[in-house]
Amino acid sequence: MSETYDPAAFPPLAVTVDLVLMTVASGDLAVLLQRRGEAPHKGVHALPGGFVGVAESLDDAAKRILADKAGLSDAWLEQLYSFGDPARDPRMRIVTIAYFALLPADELAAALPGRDDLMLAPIDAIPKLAFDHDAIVDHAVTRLRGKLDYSPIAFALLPQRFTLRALQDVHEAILGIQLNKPAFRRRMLDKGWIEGTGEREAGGAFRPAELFRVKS
Amino acid sequence: MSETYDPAAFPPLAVTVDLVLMTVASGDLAVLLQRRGEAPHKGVHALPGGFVGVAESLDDAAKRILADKAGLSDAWLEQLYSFGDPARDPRMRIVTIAYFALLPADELAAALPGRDDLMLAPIDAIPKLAFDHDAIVDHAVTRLRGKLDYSPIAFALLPQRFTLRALQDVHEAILGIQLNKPAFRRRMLDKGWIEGTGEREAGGAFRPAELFRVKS
DNA sequence: CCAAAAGTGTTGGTTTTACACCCATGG
DNA sequence: CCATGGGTGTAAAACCAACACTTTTGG
Repeated sequence: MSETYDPAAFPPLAVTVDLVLMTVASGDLAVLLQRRGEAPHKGVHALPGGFVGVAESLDDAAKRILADKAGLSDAWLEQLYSFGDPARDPRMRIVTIAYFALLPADELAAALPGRDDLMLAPIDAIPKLAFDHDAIVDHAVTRLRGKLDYSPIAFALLPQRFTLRALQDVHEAILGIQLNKPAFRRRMLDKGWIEGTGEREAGGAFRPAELFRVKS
Repeated sequence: MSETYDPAAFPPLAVTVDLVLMTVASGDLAVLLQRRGEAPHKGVHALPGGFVGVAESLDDAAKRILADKAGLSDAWLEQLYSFGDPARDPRMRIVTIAYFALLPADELAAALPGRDDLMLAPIDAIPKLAFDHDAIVDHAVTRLRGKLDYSPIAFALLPQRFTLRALQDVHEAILGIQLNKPAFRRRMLDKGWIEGTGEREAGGAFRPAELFRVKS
């Protein structure tokens, strides 16, 4: 920090925020991609992102980009990692702060109609992405899997009221493995994150499951 | 990513790397601080840091800054978190990518003589720091504690050959609690990270402990 | 009363913790 | 042969996973 602070002395360098917006839809963990409308990588899928404003914090930039795509909402949003390889963008030096966001499938689905550029890709069938976005998605999936059982992160993928079965489905989709029902049930209840509402699931055939909610 | 890429269009914005270099010295987890030689916060302690070069990756910048302070070495180095509040630096907009580094106490001690600006502060007695560096240090300590038992991170604080007692001392200093000896011993051996060398500690009174090393 | 899924009790195995003990060395 | 810390055996406790069973609903 011994350098001077003459603004003109700084080489052109930009900071962006890229968003790994994930959801669990029809049993699969999926990520939101946006087809690029211009060079480089025109027509190739990439993560949604944008420049950080001069008077905007990194978190605020991530929230703004999320709102652009999915109509704000109260998504889970957390900083993931920063990528700054000098060659990651062919045009100029761009450092990107990657964020990852989680949204229930229905809320995300509501934002998709009329947006031909947006697409939801299952994690096992992601096309080749622009820039280093493949690596960013890998980081996000690893982080999500790693935090799943010590953090109440999965609830961000469910509606406010949910059954334990639905919670287990989300966990299984994220981890890609089957889980034991009684063990899962007890683990979740023991963690103290959720409480029963006394209400029951409606509309199903067979015995209705109790609806739970996250404790406040 | 729909903006243009005219370099002149970018507001002055800088990217720095700040380093939380930690070690365990005489039973305490400590962090390396540098007294600032100029405004703002002149004379106040801050984390060592520097600007990211135009053709330099973030990791390379962190390595360079580490080498400036501690004579490169093979320290553990990992990206921590990025801080970009618009008001975090009064002079201009600076986004910083924080890294944390671990070094054995003796290697770090070798770099201190003759550097009046550098100081090693125990984690429980850190002076008020410049900018938002307090928050950065908090992040680093939390990360270190969290990773301690699922990652071979503690070995970066020990010499190549070490006793199990020394390893336990490092864990206790980081966590700030006492650990049970037999349980700790077995946990460490079960993880499969280390192996005995057959050699014994020299110079001590009483029974000499076996020296272990990290498996390759 | 049957099918299907919700929810629970019980068992058995694994892991972790704590305590006590034995071992090795220098003085 | 004593003091001290290194190292290990054992038993109690806690934890976890699997299975089987009971419960509840719609048809």
